[in-house]
Amino acid sequence: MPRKRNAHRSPDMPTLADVARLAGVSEITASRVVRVQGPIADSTRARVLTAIAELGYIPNRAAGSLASAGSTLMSVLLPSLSNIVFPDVLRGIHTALTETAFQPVIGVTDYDPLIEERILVSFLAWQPAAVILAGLHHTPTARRHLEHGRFRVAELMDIDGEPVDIAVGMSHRQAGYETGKHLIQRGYRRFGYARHNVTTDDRASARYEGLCSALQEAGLSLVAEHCYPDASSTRAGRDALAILLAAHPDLDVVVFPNDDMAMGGIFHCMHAGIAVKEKLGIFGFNGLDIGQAMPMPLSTILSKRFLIGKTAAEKLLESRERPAEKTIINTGFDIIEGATA
Amino acid sequence: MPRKRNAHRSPDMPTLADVARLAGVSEITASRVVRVQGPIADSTRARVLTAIAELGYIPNRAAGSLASAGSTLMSVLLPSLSNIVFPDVLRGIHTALTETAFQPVIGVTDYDPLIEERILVSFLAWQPAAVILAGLHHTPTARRHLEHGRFRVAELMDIDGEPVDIAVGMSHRQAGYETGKHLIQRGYRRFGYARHNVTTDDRASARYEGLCSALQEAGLSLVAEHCYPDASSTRAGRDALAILLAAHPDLDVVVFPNDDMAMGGIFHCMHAGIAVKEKLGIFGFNGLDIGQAMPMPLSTILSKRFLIGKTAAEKLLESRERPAEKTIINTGFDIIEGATA
DNA sequence: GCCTTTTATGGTAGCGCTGTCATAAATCTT
DNA sequence: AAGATTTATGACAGCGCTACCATAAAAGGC
Repeated sequence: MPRKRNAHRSPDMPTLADVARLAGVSEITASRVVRVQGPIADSTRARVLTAIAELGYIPNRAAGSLASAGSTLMSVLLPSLSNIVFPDVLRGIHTALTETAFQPVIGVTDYDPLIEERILVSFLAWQPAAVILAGLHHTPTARRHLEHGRFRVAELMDIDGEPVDIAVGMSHRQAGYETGKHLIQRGYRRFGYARHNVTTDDRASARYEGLCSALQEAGLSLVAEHCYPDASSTRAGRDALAILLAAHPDLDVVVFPNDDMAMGGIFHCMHAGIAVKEKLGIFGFNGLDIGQAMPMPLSTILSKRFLIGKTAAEKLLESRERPAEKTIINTGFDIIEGATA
Repeated sequence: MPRKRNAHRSPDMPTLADVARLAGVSEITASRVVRVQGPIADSTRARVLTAIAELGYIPNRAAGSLASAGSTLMSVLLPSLSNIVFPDVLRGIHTALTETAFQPVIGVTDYDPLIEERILVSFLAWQPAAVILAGLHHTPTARRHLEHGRFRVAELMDIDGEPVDIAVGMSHRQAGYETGKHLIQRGYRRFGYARHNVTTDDRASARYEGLCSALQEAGLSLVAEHCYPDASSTRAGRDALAILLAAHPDLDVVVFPNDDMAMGGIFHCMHAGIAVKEKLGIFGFNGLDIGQAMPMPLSTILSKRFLIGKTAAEKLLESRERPAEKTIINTGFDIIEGATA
């Protein structure tokens, strides 16, 4: 007689079989009630629901996933959690997933495609219903997995390229370009740029290139740039601007890769007594709430991060199967004129 | 003869059995190699590893979880993602989990215990190895699940209470109290408080109470308070301070529930030409980077969010079994004197 | 009333992996 | 050298659920 093998589980952990027995139905019927799937008589459903409540039954998703070869997990791979940008995206995703059975599993790649690949593979072990990641640039191995997997894929933030399945975001190259055009039109001529050390932030690079090409079209070029030897932060922007101005006091505008750093730039100006806008224009990117609450609202570009996350998750839920057509959704961006450039 | 039932899975999805066959070993041996568990001869390990690489084998975690009645998932329930505080905590958790097999599954409760309960139950369906949540206050049902589950539990942020298993955080009541003591010692007497509308933010309430009791000890009390009718934001702080001062121009210090709102307060002062610190003290909570990068660094309390997340996850990994003793880890807090109070 | 369709339910066989026990070979004791 | 221990491997059942098929009863069509 085979020995019972439940030494490793709680003795009082009810299974579907227990529910079915108590309700006087078969397991499969109880399963249908739990999954709200297939035709069930109202009276039967009520009995099963009562049994579930009585036993405190919690379905075992591992068993469900195994049997159905699919899960309700959605893998989310984000480059960073250090500023509010990706939490905003995650919030959008989470909002779309509320009231659905799907749950986000998150991983942080540190802007490193190899880490992204490693985390992706470990996530695939859960047979996720969908994978969400940032950008269109992945390792060849990652790309292969994404293309051949039995799950939907959304690539967020960026739309300058060929997506695997769905891309939701904006053109960062264009954002950079429009930044340049806007500032030139406002009379700025001597441009500085303050970057940070994350060289794999493809979106920041695209904006930089867009800016440069706008300058070039106008017969201008960057007068100076400085790369802060650390990750992006307000402090980084403040210090970077100080260094830039020390070497090039004649700059009349400085563009920052994001609002955090741009705020730091403004703080430097306040500290050094430099008249922002009149003496030196400051331009950011993201349109963070805090920059707009300043007495002198930051001139910047509003990226629609929450919308990107929410739209992507909603699109993914529309169909379980990957359609023949790739989808690109441009959420666009708004120039916020502000008062600093 | 039973029909093959693989219509629902990719034909080219290799299983452990395929790996074992190719390596010329049994399934269980291949399994041991994958899990790095039990004694394996070097030559055998090499053969299995080769087979895995050749086939591009990805383990099926659903099957693994089912068979072993446990998963490598760690459920993380956070109240909000709207400011950087909880992403910081999440970053700490993620840092501790890197290089381990564990993966965080996140849920957002919106500071609502009922939503927390609902998400908790749906997470338990994955038989997580651990559950991380914020605060010590949960619904009775949630608490029951947490107490009886076969997983570790960490309650973050707050330590004023009885944890289920591990609590990591600081005393918010004490933080509020110290804030009051500090400001009184600096000569402030006419206190204002600007709150936001999230009444279920227990930590903010505890700080408020602590502040009040410090005032009371000194024979003082809050002169005025204003509740901004929306969630916390920089804009909320700015507007709330304007309203407070309109009604009570004689306040000499205003305490905010967090740095975001305090920054808004400073922005109002800048806009209205009020000399911060001399004319009106401003005090926040959290010690955000941006507040410290201002020309006039924000006076605030540094909460150690990253450390809390990291410490909690590390503690959870120490032992799979819940120990008899409950653990409380006080990560403390630092008063940042700053230049605004 | 006979046939088709729809509705409601159940039997059975796995999904891919790991716990448990068993076994054989290698190494260590005394 | 005989026994005790450690190391390396395998057979097998079953984790809890759902896909697949089958069946029976009820409803609809002409």
